[in-house]
Amino acid sequence: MKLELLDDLSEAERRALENAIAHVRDVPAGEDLVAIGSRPTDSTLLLEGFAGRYKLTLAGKRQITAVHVPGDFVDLHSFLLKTMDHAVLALTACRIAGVPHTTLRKLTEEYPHLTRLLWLSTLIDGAAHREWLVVMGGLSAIGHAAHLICEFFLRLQTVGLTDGASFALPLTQAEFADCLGISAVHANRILQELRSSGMIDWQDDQVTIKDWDRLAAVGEFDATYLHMRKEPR
Amino acid sequence: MKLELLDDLSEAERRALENAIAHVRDVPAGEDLVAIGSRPTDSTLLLEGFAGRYKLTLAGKRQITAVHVPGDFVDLHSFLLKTMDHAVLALTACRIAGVPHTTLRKLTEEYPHLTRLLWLSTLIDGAAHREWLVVMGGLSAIGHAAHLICEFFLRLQTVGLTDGASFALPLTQAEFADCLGISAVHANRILQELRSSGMIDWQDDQVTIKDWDRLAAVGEFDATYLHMRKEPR
DNA sequence: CGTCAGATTGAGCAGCTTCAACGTATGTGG
DNA sequence: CCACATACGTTGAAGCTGCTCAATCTGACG
Repeated sequence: MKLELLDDLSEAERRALENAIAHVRDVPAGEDLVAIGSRPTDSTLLLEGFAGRYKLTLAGKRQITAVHVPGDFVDLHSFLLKTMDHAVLALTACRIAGVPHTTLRKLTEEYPHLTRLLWLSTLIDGAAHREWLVVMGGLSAIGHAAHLICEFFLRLQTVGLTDGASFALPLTQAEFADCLGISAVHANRILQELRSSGMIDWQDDQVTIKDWDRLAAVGEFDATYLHMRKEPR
Repeated sequence: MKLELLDDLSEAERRALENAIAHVRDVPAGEDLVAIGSRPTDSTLLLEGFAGRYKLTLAGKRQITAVHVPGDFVDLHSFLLKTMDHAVLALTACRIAGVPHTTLRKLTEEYPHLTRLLWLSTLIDGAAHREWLVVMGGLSAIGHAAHLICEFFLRLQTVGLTDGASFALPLTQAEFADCLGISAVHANRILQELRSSGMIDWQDDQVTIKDWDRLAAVGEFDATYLHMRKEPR
């Protein structure tokens, strides 16, 4: 479990978490895992595949506010927020596990330390949202793109989905653009710039970071906000 | 306490919360309540005044990621995140209360329901961050500005700081611009447009919403993300 | 009366958008 | 196996949004 990257779990806590998983389901790419406005009775753990949270504007523009990788609890917040204020989309085919809110509630009654770690995982999501805001508001599109690629790399690395400086990133340029809040056309030009300047390679689904230092500098990337550190919580 | 707007508290819970407050302090406008990179031992409850979370880019641009009003727990997340990934600024003179993390920890051990409500309050912060992302990426500057004014109105209304359709908003145009991620010059022109089209009035610190429907339409405002509803959690 | 913070205005420029077309790979039905 | 459809990436051109720089205005305050 990913929570163990943040703090040690006791045997009992680990068992309780494993037992919390009620049912596993496969969802094809392009389908919503969770609909906006719904009131889920379960929270969704992403076992395999990539998912994105998004919301549409009236003009039909889709803003992706977070991308989730295997191991992420994509809508743990619905346990307490009750109503979904955004949707969650399967960016690729996904295998997901449902965790009933009634079970989560029992966990919070019996396992305070585990509760703090679950809480923490939602706080890390929030920290990423803040970082996206800073980068979206303060950097140019190319800086923003560089930042996002750095983030993807580190997050995939912690779950063992990188191979050296390479990783599979199954996002179309249009989806990538929707993360940045720019048009697909502009995203395309930005990516060409990052490639031609030798910072990255991106062919099909394979991204390779050829010059981390320069990429991180362009994206003003500082990993503090990912809070990837094990300490007592 | 503001948490009671989300769910009922028991007598014991209310008392426990009141006892959690260790020390009250006044901070002048313009000073940081919490520094970026610091590792606070206390979390900060805002009793009076306005505060903003922000982060600077290397180019010196300041992006404000959240504005807090009286009653908000401005850095409750530092209880579990440990390291501040952004700073918190006193936008006006503020009266703040410190709540030691050791006390919060005890609360999580003894009061599961109260813990869920504290957790929820950080989730609502996160929901606002996501909404800001959607609006920043998907709307024009004028829509974004309209949205933010709608948000301020509702949040101030719930803490009784509105007077009819008017409220005090002690932000300079430069600070407002830093919330939107645009230049102060452009923010000025946007606000002139909102005024001249009869949607709002903004003189000195006093904002009056003259046409809520039109303002909400321009800002595509839907209050769901504020989760201002009392229900069992 | 001078100073200072904040608001306002103008002009020229850069970044990003839209529209529209075209290339290329993959898949599908006849 | 070919014809066609579809999804994704790429390119060009024209236009708008928001930026920067720089000046001016206003009111508050010492």
